[in-house]
Amino acid sequence: MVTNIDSDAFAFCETLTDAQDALAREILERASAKWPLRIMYVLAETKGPLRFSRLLERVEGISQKVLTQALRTLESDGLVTRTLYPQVPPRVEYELTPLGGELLLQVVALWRWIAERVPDFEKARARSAGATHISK
Amino acid sequence: MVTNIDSDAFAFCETLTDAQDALAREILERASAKWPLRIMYVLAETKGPLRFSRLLERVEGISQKVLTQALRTLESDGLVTRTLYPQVPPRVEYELTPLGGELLLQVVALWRWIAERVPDFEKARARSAGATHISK
DNA sequence: CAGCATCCTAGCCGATACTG
DNA sequence: CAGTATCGGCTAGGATGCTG
Repeated sequence: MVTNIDSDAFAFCETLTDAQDALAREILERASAKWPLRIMYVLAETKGPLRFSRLLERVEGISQKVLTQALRTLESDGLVTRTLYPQVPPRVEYELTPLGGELLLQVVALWRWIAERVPDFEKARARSAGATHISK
Repeated sequence: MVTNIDSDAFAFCETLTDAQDALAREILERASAKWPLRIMYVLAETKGPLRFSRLLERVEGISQKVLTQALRTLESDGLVTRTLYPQVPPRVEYELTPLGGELLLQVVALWRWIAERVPDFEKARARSAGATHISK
């Protein structure tokens, strides 16, 4: 029942310092989270800069507060740029960085892998609604 | 400044129903989250079944309650199996399913990709601690 | 327009105590 | 041993109002 996993598949984890490992896990978790992923996705679709209010419209269901917070985090992680045009009224544009675009591609690859197996996950859900596994 | 993203990279998203898309996003988010990932990681390292109490020891810092919850979710997602041996005292063993093992491999691939770019993220962090981007 | 500040609530999570 | 049950702190996040 054990999947045949190459024992070297996890070797890279050991080569990181604790701080680096923590950072990598953080980025992984954040980039897969609901709002950051949707935001990066919208920015990638647009293939160009997007104003704050456009993002607020296109990232469906997000509140202004959460959008602001998420963008700040994405910015400090180097995944998006924030450009302020000092006008009245002000204009602020957000855009994916190259690093952000590449990361998104990687996350989307995983997303797609999962999406292709959605039937498997649906089956698992249905099955687990039933029995308790008992052995002797 | 726009990363050159193949416009078909996201095509698969459109082929899913809303429910399937939601499920895929859920699995993605959960599998990348802190505790589920650590748990699957420990189970994969072990290459075999592991008792509840062993998991509690090896998944460092997790509480008994959260471990239980996470395992229930992993089980209902079809990523781990829970096998009860009706003894006194009871014995319960958890093990990665093939689907769980494969998913973990995919997540670890992404994790590794990020880990290799940790210096980039560190640089971004350092840079963002400084300036506001202003254009005219 | 692009936010910040405030209030408020649901849910996460740790700690502790109890049970089959 | 492998949980369930309960309390309590903390935080993510919505709603609303205000400002440069």
